[in-house]
Amino acid sequence: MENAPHKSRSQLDRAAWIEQAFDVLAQDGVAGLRVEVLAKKLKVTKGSFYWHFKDRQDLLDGVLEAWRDSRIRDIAKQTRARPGEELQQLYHVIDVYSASRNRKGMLIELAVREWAKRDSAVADVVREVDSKRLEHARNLFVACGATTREATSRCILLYAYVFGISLMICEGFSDDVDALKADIADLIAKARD
Amino acid sequence: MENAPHKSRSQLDRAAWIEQAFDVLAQDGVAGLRVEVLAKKLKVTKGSFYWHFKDRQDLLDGVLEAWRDSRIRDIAKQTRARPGEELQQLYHVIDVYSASRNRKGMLIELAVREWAKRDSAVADVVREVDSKRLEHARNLFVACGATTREATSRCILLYAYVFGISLMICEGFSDDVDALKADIADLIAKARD
DNA sequence: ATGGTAGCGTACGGTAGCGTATGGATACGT
DNA sequence: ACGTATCCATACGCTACCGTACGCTACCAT
Repeated sequence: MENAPHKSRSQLDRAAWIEQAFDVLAQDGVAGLRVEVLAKKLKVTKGSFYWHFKDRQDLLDGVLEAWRDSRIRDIAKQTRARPGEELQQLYHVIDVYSASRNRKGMLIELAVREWAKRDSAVADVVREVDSKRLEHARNLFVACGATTREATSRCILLYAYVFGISLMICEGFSDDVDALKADIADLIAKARD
Repeated sequence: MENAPHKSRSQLDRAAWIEQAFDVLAQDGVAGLRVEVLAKKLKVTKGSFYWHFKDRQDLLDGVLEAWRDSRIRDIAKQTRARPGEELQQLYHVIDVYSASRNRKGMLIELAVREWAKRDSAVADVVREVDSKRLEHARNLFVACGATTREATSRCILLYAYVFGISLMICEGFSDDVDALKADIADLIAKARD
């Protein structure tokens, strides 16, 4: 009966550690992902950690896998559109990723991509996620009437923009931020006549 | 006569440490910028380091200042155009920043921006650099005939794209990478009729 | 009740890195 | 030649981590 989770449990499991790890990841990046730091935040000692995880790398693997799974679920959700509403959905994707809301999610996204620069296993996962994202977004563009070639360049521009803009600090460069964001979204998504 | 540099010197100065620091910064990010690691790479001990620098933060300050200065010099160089050649210059900027060439420079750029997420002093410098970059690029767009509003959105899209694309891993998503890059550059820079 | 196990605490050794103290070497001026 | 300043090496203490060994407790089935 080991698949039946015990009741009335204030104890931790891998998921709890990984959840906390995402908080730290967003704040301090992978470099801040330390066993004893996490333990302190969870108000236990690392004795607990080494019960649930073989070592620190085991945690990192778990975090990476959890990120991959959640991203793939999210892609399916964000890029599904009813016929005729594909363009609207593309604007929605641009808006959702825009950094102000969903700040933590973008910080995690950036942390993972920085991590990928120094760990080829992470790079493989990022490659997979990017591939799926681009594929789905490209399909939306094609459904809007773009050629495959144009859809390809536009979907890459879309994701490069949302990641890149969250790296920049351009407060005060425009007085009407909403109009600015709308203009940029048009540059990315609006078909040329 | 302390401003006259001594001849026949194989000794180190702050500039040599900072130069080496940029190498490490590109490879491992700020987290990898350790005193004893740099010393090993320079084949000296940290006794030398603490002669030239007060502490590790003093090095980080020096690195940040050097980055700021080099970026500001670069902006002036990259965004100066002869009248009538502004559009060509914009395409040149997009091309120069495209990640394949100038790989180290982009890695440093990303490392500094990640650093800025956790250090407000760094964020201030990034803000300053972004401000100048956007201002110059916007002027180029305006010189190409864009309105101020359109120039603003296009120059932000430009830089967000070049930073964002270097975070993505989309090898194999297109069979003709050169054509793809050209298409994206057109989306960013080409005026709509 | 009792042995077993899951979950965690405690204690320890080891490494990496920071900063300091201090000594040694080399070059330079006088 | 001698003192002085510059530049670096060595040695040390300290902290933050990692991973391991082992002990303790609460709960489970029999």
